Amino acid sequence: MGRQPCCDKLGVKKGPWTAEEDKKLINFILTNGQCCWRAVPKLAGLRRCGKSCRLRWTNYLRPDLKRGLLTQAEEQLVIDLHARLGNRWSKIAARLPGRTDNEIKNHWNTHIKKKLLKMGIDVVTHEPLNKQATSQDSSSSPLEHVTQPGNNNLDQMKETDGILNSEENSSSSQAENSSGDDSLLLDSICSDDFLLDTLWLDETPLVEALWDTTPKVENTNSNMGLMPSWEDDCSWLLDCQDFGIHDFGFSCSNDIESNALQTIGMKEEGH
DNA sequence: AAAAAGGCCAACCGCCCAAAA
DNA sequence: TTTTTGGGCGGTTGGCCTTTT
Repeated sequence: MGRQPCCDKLGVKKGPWTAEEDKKLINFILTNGQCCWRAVPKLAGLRRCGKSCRLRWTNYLRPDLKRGLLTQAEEQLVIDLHARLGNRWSKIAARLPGRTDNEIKNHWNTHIKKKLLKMGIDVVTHEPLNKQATSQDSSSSPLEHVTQPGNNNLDQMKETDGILNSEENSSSSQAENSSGDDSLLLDSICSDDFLLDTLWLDETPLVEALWDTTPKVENTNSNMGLMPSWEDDCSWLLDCQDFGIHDFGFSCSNDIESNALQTIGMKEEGH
């Protein structure tokens, strides 16, 4: 007696999304906002599971996503957060603006794990592998400056959950605005033990602050000024899709678009 | 140049939890 | 209070791409 499947499996398409499907999903969400994912496929004219639509949106189509490899600073932050949070990828992702849990999870499994093992660090406990066998002393951990081995803070974290929203918000916006100087961000975070200890306690969503997807029908096509982040973010569409902004009926004929088109041109030249 | 092996990542699956009925 | 439902999460898989032999 499991629960019912989230959607009718019959006639539901699986596998890679096409540009056409992406377009439909984006158009729908831009017009209607994020609501009832179960209904999205039907309303958007997609033969997909609602869950699949949500995943596609959150992991790939969201305008605020960063693309490309994690920077060194981001990677270090992931390691530090993982030391405390374990495989709670969504919590970790919430601390890295523009990154998804899936992306971080993949990066961890394919890159960071190997790096840590190479360095002789246990990927679960973040303790040196040789030291684990011989000693309980944790004072010389390579990650000690930010790591509390054994995740003992988790209970405490739960108790104090949600007490530092204002600090989190300020640090988040710092992260968002740093535009490339991630190492400064990390330094500032890591040098403040108190902030570090409490940084991940709350659940303040970073994404919503950047990209409010509540219905904005009047905004989507005619009044882009009410969505200040959109133009800044629309380059992602051109950057990683086979279609352009014009396909959505937008008129983003500005520097961003031309930059994005240049990017595409560069990519094509490179191939 | 071709085949095999390994790496990477988008997407799926199934479980869990909170909210609604 | 119990059941149902939808959203979210973490683990896993499949297929494409790159590197090695």
